[in-house]
Amino acid sequence: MQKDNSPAQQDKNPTQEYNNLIPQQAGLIKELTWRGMIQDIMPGTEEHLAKGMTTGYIGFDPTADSLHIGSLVPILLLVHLQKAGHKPIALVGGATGMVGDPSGKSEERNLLSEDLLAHNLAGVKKQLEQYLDFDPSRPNAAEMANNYDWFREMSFLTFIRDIGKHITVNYMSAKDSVKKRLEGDNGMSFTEFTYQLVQGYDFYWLYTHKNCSLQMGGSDQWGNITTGTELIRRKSGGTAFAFTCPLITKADGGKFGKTEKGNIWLSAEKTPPFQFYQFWLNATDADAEKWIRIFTFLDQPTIETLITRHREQPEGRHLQKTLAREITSFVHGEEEYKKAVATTEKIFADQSAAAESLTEQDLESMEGVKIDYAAEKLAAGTDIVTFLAETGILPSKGEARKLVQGGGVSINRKKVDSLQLILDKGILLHGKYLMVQKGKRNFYLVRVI
RNA sequence: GGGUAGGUAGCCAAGUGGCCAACGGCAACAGACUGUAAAUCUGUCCUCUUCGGAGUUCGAUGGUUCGAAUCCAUCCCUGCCCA
Repeated sequence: MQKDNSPAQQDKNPTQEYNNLIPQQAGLIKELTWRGMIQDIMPGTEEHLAKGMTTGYIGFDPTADSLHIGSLVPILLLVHLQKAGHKPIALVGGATGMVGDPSGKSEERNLLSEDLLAHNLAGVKKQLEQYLDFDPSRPNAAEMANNYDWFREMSFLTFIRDIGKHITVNYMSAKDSVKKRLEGDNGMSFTEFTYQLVQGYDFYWLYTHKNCSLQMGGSDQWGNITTGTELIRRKSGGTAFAFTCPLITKADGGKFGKTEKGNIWLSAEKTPPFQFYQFWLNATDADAEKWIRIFTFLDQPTIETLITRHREQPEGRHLQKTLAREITSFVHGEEEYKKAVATTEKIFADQSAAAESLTEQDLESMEGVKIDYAAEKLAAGTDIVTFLAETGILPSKGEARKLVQGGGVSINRKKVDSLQLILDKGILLHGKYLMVQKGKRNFYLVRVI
């Protein structure tokens, strides 16, 4: 158990493994197929890719100023595309973001203000830039695009004459995302109805201006994507291709990427790497088997070996550890990954050990779980409920009280069994730390300053 | 514009004068069991509480009544049908 606990030494350097796995241009579809990353695919796509370097794109909606792990799959598709020798375009939806995608939504969306949109756009763009290779000396250098650039100057009349004329309302209404809303209880505004056309035009624009003949995306985008290929066919007689990846689900049917703390974001500010790492480490066995193929670049034999090993010895959690290692170092870099592991080991490795056995260095080096608390307050003595509420560990006194009553809070690894517990200086570790545990998996290190 | 069905807690959804802080389900959180897993069982799940209660809720505003989520009026919003 202890030996296996340090995944860092368990396998080779992850980036090395990425590199020795460069499928050929034609092999992209095969590669993605065994990974379970293909849901729908347009006939002829594989043959088209085999002909040579193809430019493909995926659109990202700026609904927040950071992408979350739901966007990770599309990002990975682009990375795979580039690894296979094709050219990826990451499109940010400056224009489509203003309209709102009805796909998968049962209700009309609220429009984002323009300021917020601009802010989000900048954040999303910055993140996307991290994951692809934009080096212009590469023949298949990645590119960034913003559909606002071509929609900004377009007039409404131009849109309905030059684009709208090519697609019938019948065609648009037949799309699942539209049909559901037409049949449902909430209706659909004209704005959202036009969304697929707006997105469809993106594809057409990229097709004519950037020679982009492939669109990818989540399977919820299939309807929007095919409107694009249809538009290309009708307006310019060309042929474009597309495939989608399945939406990531959890075995228990819950929403992927959500925890009690909310969304798991890709930005370290919104989700510290430690928590990011923990999210993957906590994957259930069933999920881990699926996810490791999708979220890592490990090759098929490696993954199969891992799965076999895991089935024989599930309590070793090799699968989760490898998954968490690969994806954390991909998103946050190896340094952050190592810190996350170090913190994890200190917190979880030997839980029966007294909190006092942790050295000051151990505590200080814990990343992603620290909270500061004013020394004066503690000097006077604070009751546990107030303390939990003031540190923000629990949102209110009421909730703090309930959780303590339910036995869900520990201080310095000792369960709090009384609401009357008064915290004062005497309880601090090394004179300045307090280890607070909420539930089994949520740790906070309160540092008194 | 006319007709009609609706608007209940994070979501779905009961309730149609007092027994309603509001059945039930989902989601969520915690406890037990475990492998920081799943399944299962238990508890919590509007806010505050000295755990006795207290305060604010059922689209909005007024009204009827000892008493309203439930009745009436007006308004707002949504679906569907007709024009």
